[in-house]
Amino acid sequence: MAFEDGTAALPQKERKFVTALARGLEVLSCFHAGDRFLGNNQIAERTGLPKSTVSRLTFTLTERGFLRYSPNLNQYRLGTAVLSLSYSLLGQMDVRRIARPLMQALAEHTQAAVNLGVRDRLDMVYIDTYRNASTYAVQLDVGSQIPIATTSMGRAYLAALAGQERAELIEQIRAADEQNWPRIKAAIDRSLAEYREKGYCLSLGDWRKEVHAIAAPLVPEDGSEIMVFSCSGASFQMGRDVIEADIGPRLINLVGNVRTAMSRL
Amino acid sequence: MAFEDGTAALPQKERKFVTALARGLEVLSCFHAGDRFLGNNQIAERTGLPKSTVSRLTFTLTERGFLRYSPNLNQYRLGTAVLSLSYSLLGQMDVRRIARPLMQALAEHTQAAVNLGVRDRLDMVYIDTYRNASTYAVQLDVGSQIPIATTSMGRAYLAALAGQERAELIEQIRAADEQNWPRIKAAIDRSLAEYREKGYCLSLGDWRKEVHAIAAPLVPEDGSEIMVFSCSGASFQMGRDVIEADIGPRLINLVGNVRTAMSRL
DNA sequence: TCTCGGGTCCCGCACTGCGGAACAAGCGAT
DNA sequence: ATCGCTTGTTCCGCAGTGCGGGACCCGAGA
Repeated sequence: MAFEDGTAALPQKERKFVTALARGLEVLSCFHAGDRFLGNNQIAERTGLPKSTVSRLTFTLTERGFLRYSPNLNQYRLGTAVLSLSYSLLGQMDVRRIARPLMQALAEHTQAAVNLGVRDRLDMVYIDTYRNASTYAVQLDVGSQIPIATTSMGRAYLAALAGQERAELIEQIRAADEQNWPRIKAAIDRSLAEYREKGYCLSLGDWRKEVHAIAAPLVPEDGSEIMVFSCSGASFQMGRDVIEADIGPRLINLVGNVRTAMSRL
Repeated sequence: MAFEDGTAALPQKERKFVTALARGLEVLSCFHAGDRFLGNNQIAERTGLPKSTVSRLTFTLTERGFLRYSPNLNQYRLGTAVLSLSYSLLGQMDVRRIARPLMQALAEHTQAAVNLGVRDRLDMVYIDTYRNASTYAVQLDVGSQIPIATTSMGRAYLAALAGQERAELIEQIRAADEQNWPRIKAAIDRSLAEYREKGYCLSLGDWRKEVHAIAAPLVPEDGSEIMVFSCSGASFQMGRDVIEADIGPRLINLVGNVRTAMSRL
C-alpha cells in the first residue's frame, strides 16, 4: 500500500475487514456442486490467490474439518463441518415447520413440485421441497441453487425487495452477465409488472425450456429475510391456463396462511 | 512471541496455520441448533475472543453472506451462504443416490427410521434419513447431530475406525466429558466387542431412554470417510429380539449391497 | 535421465489484524 | 431526568502474523 505519508490511511470501513478470513471463505465457496475434489493449484486459479497462500488456507480449513484431504489424490473436498452449520440454520427456521403441511397438500393437488427458497448472492437456494411421490422429473433437492434472473422464484424475490436493495441486486445481475442483459432486463421488468398486478411471477420456460413455474414471495413482518414459495413442473402438465386459474390463487393463499400463522409466533 | 534470538522460531506446523481464518470459523461454529440470534458479546463469551476481534470477524462474515445481521436486535444469525456449501458437499456424495432405494425399502419394512450419517468432530451428522410417512415420533432431519459416545451410529463409527485414529477420538471423547467417563467407556467397549462378533452396534436406550437403534458402518475401499447406516425407532416397537433376528441381518445386507454398488463406480 | 506440473517450504518484510481502552448508544430502575 | 449497567463500535499504536516470490521436492511421463 503506497501512501505518501506512510500512515495507515485506509478508509475506516476497511479496517473492520479481515482479509484472511474472507479469503478462506472464498476457498470454501469455490467448491461448486459439480466438482468433488480440488487441488491447491486449481483453488489458486479459481480464487486468484497465490499458491502459498492457498496452501496455508487449505491447511487451516482442513485442520478445522471444513475441508477434507485425500492423501492419495493430494486434493481437497468439502468437509463435514459445513453440514453442521447449515443444520444450525435450517433448524432455526420455523417457516419450514409451519409451511410443511400446506406445501405437501399443494404438491399433492397439483402433482408438481412445491418449493421454498431464500436468496444467496445471485442464486435462490431451496430450503425445502415437496413433490408427489410419483414425480421424478425435475430432481431438485434441498440446497439446490437456481439463478435469480431467469426463474420465477428469483424474480418473485426481486419483486418483493425494497427499491434500494432491488436496484443494487439488479445491478449485480447485470454485471455478472453483460452479454444477455437486454433479454434479462426485459424479463425482469415483465415480472415486476406481473407481480404488481397479480401477486405472483411466472417463468414459462425461461430457465429450462421444459419447465414452467410460478412463485410468490413472503415478506416477514419482523424484517427478517424474504422467502419465496414456488410451484414448478413439466411444461406439458402446467399450462399457463391452469397455472393462472388454479395454482396461482392457491399459492397466494398458501403464502397468506403461512404469514398469519407466523405472525402469532 | 518472546524468543531469545528473535527469529521466528515457531514450530513449523504453526506457520501454516492462519489464525484469523480459524477464529472466523470458530465464530460460525458457535451457533448451535438451539440459538437463533447471537450478539457480539455472546459470541465473544462463547469463543473466548476479545470483543473488538469478534466485531471485526462478524463484520467480515456478514459481508460475505455467512452471517446475517438483524438491525433491530443488533444480533447475528447464520446466513444463507452456509446452505450453498453444504449442498455442494451433499451433491457430491453418490452414496446417497445409491443407498436411497435400499434405505427406503428398509424403512418401509421396519416401519422405523433409516439413517445415513458421517462424523463431524464429536458428533455424527445425518446426511440422509428415510421413514415411513406415518412415523412422526422421532423427528431428526438431515443435518441432525447426535453424539458419538452414546448412540449406535456413533459407536459403529468408532468400531470401524482404524486403531490409531480410534484411540485419538476416544481420548477426545473422554476429555469432553470426564464426568461420565467410566460409564461411557464401558458402553464403548461393549459396542466394540459387539461389532467384532456380529458386525453391528446397538443402543437400547443409551441416548434417549425411549429410543432403540442399531447401526452398521461402511468403510469405503477408496479410503474416503467412513459412513454409518442406522435404523432407529421407539423402544416398544423395536425390541432386542426383532432387532437381532430381523433388522440386523437386513441392515448388514444393505451395507453390503451399497458397498458392492459403489465399488463398480 | 530430463522435464514438467503439482505441492510444500523458506524467509525477510510490511501491513494487517490485534486488543485494551475510550466512546457511544440503548434500556431499566430509581 | 439521572444514573448505572450492559452491549456494541471505534480508535490507535504496536508487534507478530500472514504474505508471496521463489527455491525445493517429488512423482509421473517421455
